[in-house]
Amino acid sequence: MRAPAHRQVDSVFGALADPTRRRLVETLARGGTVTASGLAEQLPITRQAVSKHLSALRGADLVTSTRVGRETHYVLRPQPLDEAAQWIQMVGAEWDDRLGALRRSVEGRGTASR
Amino acid sequence: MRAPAHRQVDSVFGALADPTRRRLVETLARGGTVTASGLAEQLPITRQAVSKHLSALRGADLVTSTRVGRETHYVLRPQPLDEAAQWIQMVGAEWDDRLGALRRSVEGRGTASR
DNA sequence: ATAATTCGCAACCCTACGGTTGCACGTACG
DNA sequence: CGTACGTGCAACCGTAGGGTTGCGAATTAT
Repeated sequence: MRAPAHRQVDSVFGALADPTRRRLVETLARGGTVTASGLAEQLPITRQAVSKHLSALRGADLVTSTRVGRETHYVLRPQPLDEAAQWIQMVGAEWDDRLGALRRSVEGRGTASR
Repeated sequence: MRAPAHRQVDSVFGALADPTRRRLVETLARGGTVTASGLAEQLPITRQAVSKHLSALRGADLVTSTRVGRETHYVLRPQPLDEAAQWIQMVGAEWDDRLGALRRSVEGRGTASR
């Protein structure tokens, strides 16, 4: 359980930075409409924009595209999400360690926010 | 334990999108140099750029600045990180639910990636 | 065969963003 | 004192990124 490959973490956080993209991920997780233009109908933007966002998500391996007839279906791939969660958890753990060391050496200061 | 306020999640993911910013967060979590220019020495960029990044992190409540004499110290505030982690976990849970429902209705298809 | 969908690609705006440089202000030190 | 250090603020530059529009290609329907 070591540090996740920064490469993937990079692309995942980059993909998740955009609110629209996160909304798409949410919808896909909820099992909503899986076609590009279907997703566009639920949003105030063009089908093209959605398509671009889906490309970005696919670039981060967060989504898989599958062509069915003349429409392409998109499926969520949550594994990269775990990667990001691991990064967060790792940072949190290091912080806790450091905080523990501080408390050990100083003792006091009731504000234990986390 | 409901969905985190999208406002905060937005700013957090936005802040975490940049690799340099994540490096700063890592360093702060590790308890490294806490002054702006001290952090800049460990990076191939200007002190100003680091300062800007720290401002961004403070905008996402990921960091707290405290002036000590003529230098300002920066401290990590991991609570927003938990917010982001919760979002990821929520999406993952919904996906698992949806996947479970699928498997319940169809039965088969051995590829249970997650 | 023709018309209607649904998509991908490319070009094009415009804004946001990471980065630098320059300067002015407060603080420490000789 | 004056000088050196550490910040913050503002202006500026270049690129990446979200969004739109306008095609052409493939698939389904009439």
